[in-house]
Amino acid sequence: MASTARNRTTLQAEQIRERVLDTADRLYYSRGIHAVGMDALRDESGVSLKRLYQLFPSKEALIEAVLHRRRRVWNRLVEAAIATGRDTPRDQLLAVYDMLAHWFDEDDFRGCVFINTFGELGGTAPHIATLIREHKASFQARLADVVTKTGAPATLAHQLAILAEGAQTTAAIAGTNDAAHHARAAATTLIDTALAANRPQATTTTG
Amino acid sequence: MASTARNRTTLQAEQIRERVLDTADRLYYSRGIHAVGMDALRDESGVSLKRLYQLFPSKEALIEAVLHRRRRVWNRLVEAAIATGRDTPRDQLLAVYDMLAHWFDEDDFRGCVFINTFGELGGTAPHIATLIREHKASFQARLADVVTKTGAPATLAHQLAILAEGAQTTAAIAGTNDAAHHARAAATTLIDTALAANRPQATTTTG
DNA sequence: CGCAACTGAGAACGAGCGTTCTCAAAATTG
DNA sequence: CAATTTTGAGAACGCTCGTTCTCAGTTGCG
Repeated sequence: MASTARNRTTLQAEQIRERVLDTADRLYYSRGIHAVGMDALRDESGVSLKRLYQLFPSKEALIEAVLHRRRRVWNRLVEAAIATGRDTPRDQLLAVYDMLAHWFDEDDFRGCVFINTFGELGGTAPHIATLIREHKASFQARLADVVTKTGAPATLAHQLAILAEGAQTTAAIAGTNDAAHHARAAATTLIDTALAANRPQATTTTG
Repeated sequence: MASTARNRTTLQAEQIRERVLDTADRLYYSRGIHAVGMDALRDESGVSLKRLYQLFPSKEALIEAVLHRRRRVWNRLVEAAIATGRDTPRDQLLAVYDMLAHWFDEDDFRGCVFINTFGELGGTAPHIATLIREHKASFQARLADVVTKTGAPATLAHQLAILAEGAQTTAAIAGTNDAAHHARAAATTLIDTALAANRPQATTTTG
């Protein structure tokens, strides 16, 4: 039982898997999915086709793995943003749009992977469409958690999610991160209006 | 100069061109662009490949023609919506979201063609990316026109545009038209807040 | 040491892509 | 009517796709 050797090969396999996912994510994101063949993936990752198909039984499986990883990354970003919002759930919600602004500034930003993939594959790959739908639903649910803590009605969460989605596509197409700031300003108005409406005995501020 | 015959053939050519565009639009929209080959276009439109290439010198030219037509259709819908808004520019802005709600209800609704196409081709076809960028910019400019008439600051137009974009992708992925109503409610809040903030002493100038 | 199993890199496969070509039928012209 | 041009439908081309196969080299094990 060469356990050391086995551990080493297993570790290597995991590293190679990560390298493949890195490469696939980068190429799919920058060029679109159909435009990136398995050959290009082999060339850019340095992993042979046979190995690729050992790790992922099909291109669709690889796409799903890439999306799953992006989902984890996205969830981490959202949680980090929420953690940044210091005290109030209001700040936590607004921190999400600050996170978006930073993301939009990245050089290779080209919109939301899930939206892009839905546009390209949503009509022909139901399994992937479902995965994307679930991802977006879970983001809305997470927003709803925080919204609930503010005491505002749940409909605010849907509005805030729409702002986030719109900011992503607008920023991607326009090539600027202005949309993040516009979305943040809109979110501020929506949140404060909802909070004011929900506290009838409180004096409406904004003098 | 058989002018009658020439007119007839010209007319027929235009009808055939429209048929090709109809088919291309439908197939591209429902399946994505890369997934639809010229053969599929020939089969579904009944127009031979030679004729297709007479009408459009390349697939990219056909894609651009489809996008141009969608842009005209979109502009007509927006203008019709604005015309529906009875008196005030506020109503005109909100009517855009009613238009969206109707659109989302269509059976084959699968999001915004421009957003979908940008995700699929934006990274590799700069000419198409530019066309999409210009389309979105012109929509924002149109909203800004109406926003200006309300007397609200121009930043409101960006916020409303982001809501519209977010509603389109959200509705497409979720498969419901709820997003249109959430976006409309959010738009109402944003507009009325902007108007209230902008009218401490103002006389409304609408005649 | 010798044999069986496994690995790697890349060739190869069938299918589908965008595009062009063939060639018989139709239309046009003197 | 005969010669010429224009058209149509689809076969064909070269390429790339996702996937599988080949086969020389390496490893594991009695």
